[in-house]
Amino acid sequence: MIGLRASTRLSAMARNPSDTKERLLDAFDILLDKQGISGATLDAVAAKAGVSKGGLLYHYGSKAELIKGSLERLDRLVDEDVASMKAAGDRLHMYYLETSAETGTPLDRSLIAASCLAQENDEAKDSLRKTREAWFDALNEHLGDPDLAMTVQLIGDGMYFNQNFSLSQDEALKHVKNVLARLGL
Amino acid sequence: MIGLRASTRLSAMARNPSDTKERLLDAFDILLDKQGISGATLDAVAAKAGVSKGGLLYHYGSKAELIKGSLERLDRLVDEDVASMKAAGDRLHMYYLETSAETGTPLDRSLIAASCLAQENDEAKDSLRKTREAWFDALNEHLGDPDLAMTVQLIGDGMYFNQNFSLSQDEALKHVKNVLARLGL
DNA sequence: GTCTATATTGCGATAGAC
DNA sequence: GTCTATCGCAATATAGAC
Repeated sequence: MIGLRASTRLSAMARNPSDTKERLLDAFDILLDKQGISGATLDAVAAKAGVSKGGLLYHYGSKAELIKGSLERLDRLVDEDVASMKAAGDRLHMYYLETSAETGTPLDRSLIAASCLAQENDEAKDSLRKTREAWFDALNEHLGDPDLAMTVQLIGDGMYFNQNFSLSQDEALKHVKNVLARLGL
Repeated sequence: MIGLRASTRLSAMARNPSDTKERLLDAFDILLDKQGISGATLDAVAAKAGVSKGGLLYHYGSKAELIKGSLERLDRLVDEDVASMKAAGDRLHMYYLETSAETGTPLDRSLIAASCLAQENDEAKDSLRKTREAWFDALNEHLGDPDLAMTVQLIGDGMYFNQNFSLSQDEALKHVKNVLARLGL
């Protein structure tokens, strides 16, 4: 058992929920999503991950380091997402909008956590800015039309933003697809 | 002077920056916008409004009451905004998108403050939900097409959401207008 | 690697003077 | 209506045992 974990490569460890550091990031992101910044205290994060506060602080020496860990994981997940978009070929923009409406995925949780942090953390703002740029570039390269690319991205942003406030995102997606059809998309 | 303020009607007082309660709400909203929830402490709000913490707590007996005051003001501003939309006649949807890109207005500040609070306050979430419903109803009644109404609203939401992350909103608005033209709007 | 203290700071809220 | 002083509490972070 110990030998197995010792030989596990980093790329695999990054997704292993039995890894304490990863479990701490999961707990942090989930608490940010569900209870906001003031709910994501070190005590609460540690408890949710099943360790003590001291245990948490062994892995992440400060709250700033915990935030940094969360944002670095977001960067990795976005890289993977852009690769998935490109793998969708002709349907790249549809894949983008459909996954904008998706909830509960690791990327979604990471994104909500980051936009929560962005409220008072400039590094989180930077991460989100870079994420947006990567998505726009992929959309623009695919559609060959900055007007369409930006409009599709804004619609996706709107769907993401309104997860908390609107009716089902499936409903919203249906309306949007009807309009995109009129644009030949 | 005292006689003047004593005879001031409520509707006027609500906008009078020399009124302490209104100044406190301004300070609260601005601090929420610029520094997030944890920056909008009672001490900071009081200082920005030019009173002491005790002075603040005379007008708003708790932080919960301060939040309530901010959300109630948002409701009033949204009512006025919907009236302005309807006054725009044929250009209702354009007015909506153009003002979605606007920053620095009282409504804009109130909205950002509420979406900041919504992160961990259910009443703020409700206020934003009601706001969205009022806007959708106005758009849908004007356009006579739920698909278009929802798409326009999502684009507006996206523009609002991305104030912090994207290039100028004027640029975004230009792209969007090009696409709307293709839809006969 | 994980735990239990404990030090320290900063916030919300109360009390009472002016 | 506004102020200062103070209490109580919760959050970050440290120290040191196991």
